[in-house]
Amino acid sequence: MSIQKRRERERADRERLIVTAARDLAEAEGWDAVTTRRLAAEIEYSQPVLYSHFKGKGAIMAAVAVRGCEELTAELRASTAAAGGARARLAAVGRAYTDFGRRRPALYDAMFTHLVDLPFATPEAPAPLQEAFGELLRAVEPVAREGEDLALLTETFWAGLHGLVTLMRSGRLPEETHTRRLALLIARFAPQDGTP
Amino acid sequence: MSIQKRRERERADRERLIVTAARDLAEAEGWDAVTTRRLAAEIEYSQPVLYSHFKGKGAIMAAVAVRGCEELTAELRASTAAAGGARARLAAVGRAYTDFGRRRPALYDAMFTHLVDLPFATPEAPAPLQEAFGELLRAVEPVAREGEDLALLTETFWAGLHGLVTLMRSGRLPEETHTRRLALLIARFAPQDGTP
DNA sequence: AGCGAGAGTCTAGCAGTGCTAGCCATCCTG
DNA sequence: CAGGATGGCTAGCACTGCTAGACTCTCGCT
Repeated sequence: MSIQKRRERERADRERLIVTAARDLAEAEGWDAVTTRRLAAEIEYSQPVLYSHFKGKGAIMAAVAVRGCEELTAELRASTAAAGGARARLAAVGRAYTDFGRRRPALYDAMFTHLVDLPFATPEAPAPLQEAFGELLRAVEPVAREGEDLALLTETFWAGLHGLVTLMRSGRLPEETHTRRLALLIARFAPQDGTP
Repeated sequence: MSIQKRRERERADRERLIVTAARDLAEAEGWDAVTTRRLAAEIEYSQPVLYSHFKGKGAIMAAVAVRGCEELTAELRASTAAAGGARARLAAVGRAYTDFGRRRPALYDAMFTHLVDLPFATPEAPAPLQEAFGELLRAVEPVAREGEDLALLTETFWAGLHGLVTLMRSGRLPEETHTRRLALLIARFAPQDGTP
């Protein structure tokens, strides 16, 4: 009875350990460095243990991605808290989002670039994921116009941010001018200075 | 003398063969299917021949990307030719761009997603690449406002399109509503119906 | 207390990857 | 027609994700 519980608890602990190790390793040296052997060594278990917890490397990345969403949500939420006015809030959330993408590239890739079999734009999407989107949505809502679908508008704004992050990160856009591009995006989504 | 020329010509032919085979294979079965062995078999040479032409697989993908830019440029140019009015032109180029990304996913990834060591936002960028950007720039130019940097605005618009394509392609955004998201993006960059 | 059963972990290996060293044949030059 | 350089091939390295099968250690029951 209690032994069973302890076992499950230890198992859950180890699963968390795997996800944490994968995330740390990816952030330190990139996802290419996260091999199953390396990861196994990191957690001080043998390779097959990973497969008793996850279906494969992709599933581990998905787990990292879900946890990354929680961090992103927290940062987006914190950014809008201190911002007054519709435009300022949109700018704040945009800055927080792109900062996250630049500061945590490996985490960001797991969440939004790499192919991981996570349901996204459906009700079955993991809760942390929906919450992150919800934070964006709350910031976009005040600048939506008559007749515009709020969810679709948020998705479009999100795409803009995502494009900025990925193109910059892959060297297609210069880092130095990022702030000005972000300002242009904000200006197009929240035209004049909104209500204070 | 002439023998030298024939040799160089044959070599160039084979190099084109490699790039074409890589592109076709990638478009047919995705980049994961493009292994050096498979590619070598496709061109009916042994593996090491690939490395006498290119530094590695990345360089082959880069070559495919450059050629892809030529195709993209052509499609963007064709799309704007038949469109009258600033907004219609922007919408046309946006549609052409995203259509390209959806119809040629492997080509698109080589160009804008995968890490290939190509200089991008510098004067040393390959000509086809600069031309493709130039086509976008021509479409954005009429909707730029006073004091806005045209190049930066084009980059921002590009990021929006790129985000739409990649998020949709990786299953983060539903395909069905793509047209409406694109319309929202266009509406934000070219607010009212422009001059006819 | 001691034994059978089963859960859990490890070693070893498979099929595949990108890439390269070194041999061999082929063709051009003197 | 011999000699040499060019160029392609075979074979192999170190690595990847993933898995089969043996092994050990713990638990529950008589």
